Amino acid sequence: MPELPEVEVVRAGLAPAVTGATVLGVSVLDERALTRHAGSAAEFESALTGRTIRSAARRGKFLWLPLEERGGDPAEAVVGHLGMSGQLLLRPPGAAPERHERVRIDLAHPTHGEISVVFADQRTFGSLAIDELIPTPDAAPGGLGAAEASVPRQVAHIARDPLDPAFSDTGFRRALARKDSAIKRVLLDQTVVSGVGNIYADESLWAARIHPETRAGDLSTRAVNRLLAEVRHVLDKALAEGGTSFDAQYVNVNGQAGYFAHSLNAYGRTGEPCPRCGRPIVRVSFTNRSSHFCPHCQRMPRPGGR
DNA sequence: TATTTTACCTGAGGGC
DNA sequence: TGCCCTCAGGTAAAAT
Repeated sequence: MPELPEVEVVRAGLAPAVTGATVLGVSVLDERALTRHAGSAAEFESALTGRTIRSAARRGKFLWLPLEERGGDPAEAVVGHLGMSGQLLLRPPGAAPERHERVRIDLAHPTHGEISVVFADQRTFGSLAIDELIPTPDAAPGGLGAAEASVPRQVAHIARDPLDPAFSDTGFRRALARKDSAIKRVLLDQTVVSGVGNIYADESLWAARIHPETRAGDLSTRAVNRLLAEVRHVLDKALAEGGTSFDAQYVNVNGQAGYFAHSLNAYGRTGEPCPRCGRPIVRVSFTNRSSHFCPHCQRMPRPGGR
């Protein structure tokens, strides 16, 4: 399940291969991969063909490839989201079709020669689109890997992620203080903080010893700071280990799995001993999905307390 | 307005 | 062997 570290691994893998490359051709095999694209598949193919890619950028779980514009900054980008099972793979030209291949983009790189970017996606929650780039309100680069202070229109409502140098810790604290919802829900709200999904939300809350159902607005400043530090720590560590892979659904651009699944403390460890206190990790249902936590280490604040 | 729920989708795995 | 059910979950739209 690609969250920030997984998408960053993909972005970093893509960047050297696509930066400066020109699109030779595009094949859309399944139009469901273009659900976020305004036009038809044919329009997507023709709009992209012949364009040159300037860089590979990312904010949260969205990544985009700004397209060179004659005599100015890029005005458009190819925007990608991996959804739950999307993969972006680098393949030699003419490579056999991948299982669940949806879109193939053939590139010519000035020094590396020809290569194909293959978008494969089992559950079709992921998508590609061509979208307009709009200026960022804070005039900072749109995301990691972005040279320009612009962001695709469909990504503009997404908050910066905690690894973004322009992320505002103060803004995050203010946003939490205003929230009535459970902290877990707020962590998953991409308009508050981006890049955190179910796995890293559970891991960060476990590390910060915060019960997932704690009302966000009830958290002390100290607790919020601890949580933010743990979010960053968990994301950094997962990134260093190449991301979390449970199955074949998440892989880097070369099709290789990540190792962070071996480092999980709470997520998916139902019934296993908490690495901190030894008591069993529990799993509770949470809006169509699951929360994993240690009921001993992660206590709900006492009613009326604080 | 703010928050919560639902639809989207496919494959793996369990129960019978 | 095969059928049915549940689960995985990010996002956006719909509902409350």
